[in-house]
Amino acid sequence: MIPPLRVYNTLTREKEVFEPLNAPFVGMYVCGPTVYNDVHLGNVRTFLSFDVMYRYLQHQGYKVRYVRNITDVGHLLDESGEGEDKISRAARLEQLEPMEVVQRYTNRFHEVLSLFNFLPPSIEPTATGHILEQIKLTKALIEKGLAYEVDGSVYFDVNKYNQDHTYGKLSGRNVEELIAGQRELEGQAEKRNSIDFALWKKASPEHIMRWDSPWGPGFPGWHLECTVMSTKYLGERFDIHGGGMDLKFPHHDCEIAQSVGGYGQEPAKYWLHTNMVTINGQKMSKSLGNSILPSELISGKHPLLDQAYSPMIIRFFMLQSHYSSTLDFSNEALKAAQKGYIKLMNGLRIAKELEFTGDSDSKVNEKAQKQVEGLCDNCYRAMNDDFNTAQTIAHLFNLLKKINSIQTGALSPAELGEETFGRMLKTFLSFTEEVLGLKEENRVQPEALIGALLDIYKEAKTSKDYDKVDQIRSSLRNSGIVVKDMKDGIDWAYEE
RNA sequence: GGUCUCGUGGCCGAGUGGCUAGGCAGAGCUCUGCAAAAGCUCGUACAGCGGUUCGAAUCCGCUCGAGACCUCCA
Repeated sequence: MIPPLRVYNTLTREKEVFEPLNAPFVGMYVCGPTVYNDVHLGNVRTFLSFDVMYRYLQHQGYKVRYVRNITDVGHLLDESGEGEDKISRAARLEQLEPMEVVQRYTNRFHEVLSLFNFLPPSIEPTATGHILEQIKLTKALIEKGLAYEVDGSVYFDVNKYNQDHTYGKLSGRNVEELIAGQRELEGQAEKRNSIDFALWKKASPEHIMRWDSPWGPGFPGWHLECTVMSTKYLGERFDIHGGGMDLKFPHHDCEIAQSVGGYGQEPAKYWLHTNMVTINGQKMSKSLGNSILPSELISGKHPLLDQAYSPMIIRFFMLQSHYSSTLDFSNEALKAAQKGYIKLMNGLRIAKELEFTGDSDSKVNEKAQKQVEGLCDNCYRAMNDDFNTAQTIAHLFNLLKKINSIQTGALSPAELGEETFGRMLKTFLSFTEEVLGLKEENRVQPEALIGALLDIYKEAKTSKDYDKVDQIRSSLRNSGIVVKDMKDGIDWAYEE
């Protein structure tokens, strides 16, 4: 028996059996990027982890609504004083409209994700598209006495909330310690308490991103957009809420406070957090300036890299570790991943071509059959164990050995029996392509192949081997290519 | 300072009380005109010290080391 899917829930700090609130429907919300600059590999890893979860849940027959937002307003540079909005700042520095900044980096974000073969989410809402909802929730929180207005800004009253609830339960903080540990930051005079966070910020006269509100022109605070958008599309209570570890506090704890305060219940049943990508043992982050961009990895142009790595190599590399572990980037590790990836892709090609050939008198090899069946089960076991892609890949490599053995003739399809043989191929293919989202990348240059063929063509012509000449010409023609014999050389063209 | 995580063979990286992780690199063998691919076999690891246990990499304690969060970050 294969145990059911279990996931590690940050909220309970335990692996729990995954039971959707309304099976077969699953609601999954993942905090997307703030689009003020390019996403780096750490960001990619997070979205990759959830892409695979999305894929696997669908593979298991769930009807998943996957919501991943774009934060395009409200993310402040810091919570102190005149915390400038990140988008506004980028707009000022790049001399663009804020929405131009948003569009530019949203486009690039999408380009990166499609490069890495991510499935698009079901809904990709934006913060600026949900200002009304954010105002509404802010009003509700004020009415309940959980938020207060000061000079056009509105703050969430953490102390008040904490009287009846536990602020910080997700990340395991307690309010007293937080207050004690807070540095005295300038410009926090408006807040009743340093740990209160902004729901709505007054826009200074020069601030470009501004909306009218009951408290005057302003813009919504970070945290609020996720609460509003997740509940709008998934309901006040939904199944999975995900994001990077570094969002646990304060972002996700604030979301919980807003939901509990505003709607009377916690938003998500399961909170899933992905771990960080490190480089030389240190967290890759925008603020530390040690990030590697996907484009730099793909081009190989980065001081830490000594060659280029394709998107699928990176995807494979990342899936070789569990999403809850830190993952360290290094050339050596990437090179090893490249070889492993190619090995798997060679197997994919073979698996697609293999067909069952059974003769009635060949006997079933029960040991091999049992092994293969076990490996197929193990793929599900591994994914059911908190989406353990690393283990899944290990099992796929073991299946690959059987597939390769069949191709070389060391093992015959009949020895497995038609059913097991079919299951082996189906499992291998569906896990590699559908679940892990790995695909073959074109690694050969067609021009070089044509060139090699034309060299042989030329030789055949010189030695007047016209049978071979005709053969080459016709096989190229089958691919839509005509050979051009010219006075002083040979060239080719697409057939018109 | 507070909270927490991690330390696995040459490298990366799963596992988390007894049962082969896997990839890369290395050694040997099979196949092969040569070569490659592929298959088979091999290394026998779990930071250190102590404890619990019939048995621990896995549980507990201590020590050392690395890192994360507590301020923006996926």
